[in-house]
Amino acid sequence: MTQIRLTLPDQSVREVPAGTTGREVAAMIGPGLAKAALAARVGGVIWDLDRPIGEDASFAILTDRDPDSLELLRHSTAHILATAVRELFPGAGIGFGPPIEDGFYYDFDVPRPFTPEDLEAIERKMDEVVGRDYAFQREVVDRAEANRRFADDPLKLERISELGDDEVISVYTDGPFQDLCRGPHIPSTGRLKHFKLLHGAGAYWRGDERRQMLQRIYGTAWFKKEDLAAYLHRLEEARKRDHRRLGKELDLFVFHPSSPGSAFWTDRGTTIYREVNDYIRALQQQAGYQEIKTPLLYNKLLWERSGHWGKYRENMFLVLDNESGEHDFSLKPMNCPSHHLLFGMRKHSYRELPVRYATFDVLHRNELTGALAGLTRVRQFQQDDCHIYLRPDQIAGEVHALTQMILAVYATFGLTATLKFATRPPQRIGEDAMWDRAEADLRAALEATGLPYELKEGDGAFYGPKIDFDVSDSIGRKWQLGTIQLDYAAPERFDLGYVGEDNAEHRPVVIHRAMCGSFERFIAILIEHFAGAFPLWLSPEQVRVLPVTDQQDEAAARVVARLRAAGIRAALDAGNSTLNYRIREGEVGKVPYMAVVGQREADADTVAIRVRGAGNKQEVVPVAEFVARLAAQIGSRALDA
RNA sequence: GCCACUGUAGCUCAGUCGGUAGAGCACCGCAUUCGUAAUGCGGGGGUCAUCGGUUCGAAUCCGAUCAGUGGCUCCA
Repeated sequence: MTQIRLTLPDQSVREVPAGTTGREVAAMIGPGLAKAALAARVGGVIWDLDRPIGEDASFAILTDRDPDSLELLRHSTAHILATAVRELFPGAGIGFGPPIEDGFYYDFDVPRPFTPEDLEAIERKMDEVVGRDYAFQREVVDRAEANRRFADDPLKLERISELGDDEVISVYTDGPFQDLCRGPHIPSTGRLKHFKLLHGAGAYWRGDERRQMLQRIYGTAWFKKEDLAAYLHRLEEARKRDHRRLGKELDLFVFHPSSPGSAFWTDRGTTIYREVNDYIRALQQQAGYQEIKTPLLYNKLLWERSGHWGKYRENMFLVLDNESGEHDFSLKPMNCPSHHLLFGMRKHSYRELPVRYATFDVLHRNELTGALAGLTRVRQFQQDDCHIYLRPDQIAGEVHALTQMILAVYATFGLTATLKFATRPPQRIGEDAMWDRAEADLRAALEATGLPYELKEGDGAFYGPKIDFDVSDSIGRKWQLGTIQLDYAAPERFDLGYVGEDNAEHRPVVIHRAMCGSFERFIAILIEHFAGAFPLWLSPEQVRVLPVTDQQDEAAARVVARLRAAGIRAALDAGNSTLNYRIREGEVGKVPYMAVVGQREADADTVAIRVRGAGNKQEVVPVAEFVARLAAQIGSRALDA
């Protein structure tokens, strides 16, 4: 019998007969490892434990400590889910069931949606399947055999028909259930210990709204009980800091059925909105941007020229023109066309470039009703939108400055960003030479930041390459926020030009740039990121002054007046409730500072400061010092309150 | 838009078998004058999302509409 050589992770080599399985190798190494083994990594690829190994390779055993094992577990859990569903709903068609971040899902073709009671019953049935400890068995079959086995399931047949002739068709069986699957899987269903089904949802077959609606079940699975508990706890935490909930609790914004998808901002919410806006405005003013305002309403002349009328009309709010009786006008869904119009309305010299138009105008997009969600998907919003018109030789310098500015903005909010560089897509306009230069310029600017970035080949816009900024918040969720896009198409479409040194007309390049993107969505992210406990400069109410008894009402009112005179948002809480009660209200309301004024403080012109979240570690300081300290903290937009 | 679920006081939520609506918080009043996370007592507040149907009778059952929530390829 031929021997093969397996190189273990410690670089030692083990000779075994060809055809030995991962399980057998694990047993040779040690009984403990054999017991813990979930799969084998053969030549870098994860294999089922019982799959025979035919040639020399690197070899490692996967246990529950291996990060890749979770994916394995979750995919197998999806199969166990399908096994249970097939027992309870014998005719169910089987869609896709991949592992996803933190869990898995599986899509089923069933005559009616799953109810919460169904999910409970399925979960109990899964417990049974786990108890029976079925082995996951892999078989390789030919196309005819695959078609025969899944003859009763059109979804699987469709998938089989798409497989190339050179692809291996494998089938996995656990007990009564078999599934077309690439694998690999855990050795048996009994290895699953800690899982939970989370919710059902409708999902189109292959994500295509023209195809039938399948019923998806989402779930999660973990190796350790504590991990499952921690995950469920994390879900609960995320729910607690949901901006829709906090927006209501902290009185920041509301929605009304009369204008679905558009927020009503209260005074407190508007304060946050304005602070974010003022901050961006100040940065842009320092960097030489021109803030402009352009109309909200345009007739279709503009939209035909920009191309929106053909491609984007379904997302635009059309407005009836009384004279023509036609819906020839639309609220603008984007700022770019109007900026190009303004730029094009007079001559520009090469000397004045780059021209940087910034705006905070209101935009409207007619999103599908089902897509609306809190502040993250709205129909009316404002952006920190900017279009920069420049000469090609200015691209590198400008992109460098933009990248620095965007990262500085995120740092101010305590957000960290990762960068993605997206290059020319297959469908594009412009010559290769233009793309060569554009990509080189963008990449050079990116390299100059010294930041790591991910290359997304072919993911650019059809009109130019771009840099996208993915931001992580305090609980590790990712949001795509900023973008820098080079655009060579718009200047052509809008026939933009500038007069060069040679006294001839030249085409500028346009850069589209957003940092926060939609303020609505950005503020939603901030609310969840800070869990409503905003840094001082963003807090709607920065200081709440509490007199101990009504004997100190006047002294407290004087403190409020002094704070306000220094531009600090201060409020007096002199209700007839107890001091304890008012302090609790301040803490629950996440006010960064409470300043208590009792007789001692009133006499000494001091306040007793209580910092949000710091308990009763109070500090007594002169009012003047308190004012100066807060003013400095606000002025620097410090992160901690 | 499509599938499912939800809609009861400002907020969070009870409401049994179809028999005429309730709690806590918030709000208002009175008392309390309080030193770092909820003082006590009393009071006002609801077209049970809207419209229609079934019924002697509907928050409850049925239908439609409106709105919200979870989803709608992280590819066997």
